[in-house]
Amino acid sequence: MIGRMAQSSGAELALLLLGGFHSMVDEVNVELAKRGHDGVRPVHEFALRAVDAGADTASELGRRLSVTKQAAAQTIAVLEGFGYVDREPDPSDARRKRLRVTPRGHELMTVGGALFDDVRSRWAARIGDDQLKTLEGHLARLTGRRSFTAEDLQD
Amino acid sequence: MIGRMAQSSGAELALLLLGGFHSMVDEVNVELAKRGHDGVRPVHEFALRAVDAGADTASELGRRLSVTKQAAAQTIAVLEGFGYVDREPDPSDARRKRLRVTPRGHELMTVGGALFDDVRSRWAARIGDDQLKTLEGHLARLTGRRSFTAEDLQD
DNA sequence: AGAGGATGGACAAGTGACTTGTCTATACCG
DNA sequence: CGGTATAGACAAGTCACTTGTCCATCCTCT
Repeated sequence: MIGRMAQSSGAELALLLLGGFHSMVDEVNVELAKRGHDGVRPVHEFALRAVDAGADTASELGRRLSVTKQAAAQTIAVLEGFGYVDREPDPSDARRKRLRVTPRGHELMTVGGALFDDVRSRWAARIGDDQLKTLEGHLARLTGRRSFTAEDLQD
Repeated sequence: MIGRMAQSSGAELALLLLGGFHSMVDEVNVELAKRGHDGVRPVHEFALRAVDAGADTASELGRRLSVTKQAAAQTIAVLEGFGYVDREPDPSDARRKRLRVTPRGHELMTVGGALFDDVRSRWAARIGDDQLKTLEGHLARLTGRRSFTAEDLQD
């Protein structure tokens, strides 16, 4: 149906990429809810990973996620409400509130990561692990990410 | 020290897919704005393609885009405001308002499609056309290619 | 030291793309 | 016919953002 409709293989490719993302995320969300992390959304998990990777202030998180610091602050407020992060004043800079991932936050990261990995390995089983790795390598290159050093959320 | 980042290749794959989508869409949007289609968003263009492909009522559009008919109706209102579609009563069913893509709407589809194709061919130039085709094939298979199939149940 | 600018964060309001819920008008089916 | 499904309108709420404004604090430069 897409093919009949799109008349543009470029537009179709875009849809395929978005569809792939949704496909993974929806599945993970369902499982996460079953495991006591109800209400958490993909953006929260990715933000949490960024915090854990060193984005320990709202402004810095905003920069890494390419959103405004206000948007980041709102995400943090949600994360704090769920108990995934906490905030404490920075002794060396009174303007800052330093963010830390709580144990529950680390648990979400672990469980969420495992669920994402699970989807990924089912994909690998379907098209072959080497093929999936090639696909990832191409995407990394095309989107300007370095392939598996995972620097994407930093900077 | 990149070090400790995603810890989940599955989560990274999801990010890669989303990044790929955004990468294409952002580029297309910038060019579209320069060509007199300011304010138009990717969802609008995809919706327009669905209308053109035969989703000629709000309810049907909702089904194809996997959103509620109310959401589809809102998108249509925007599209109508921009002059990309118009609506007329269906003589054979007084409940329906039939949607038609206007000439300006067709122009958007043409220009937008060309811009998406342009991004796609730059990608093909970077990784090879055969590689890109393989990537598309895999994604189509993995996502079940059902973005716009009409069997999404809702009200 | 002290002015001026940059930065971090809070608060307020607005937006866009959705959702649920409710309602009416019309169509189709037994 | 009458019951039910469907198309669409309207209202209100949600969520992840955005702009804009403000203040406290830090940093730099002369």
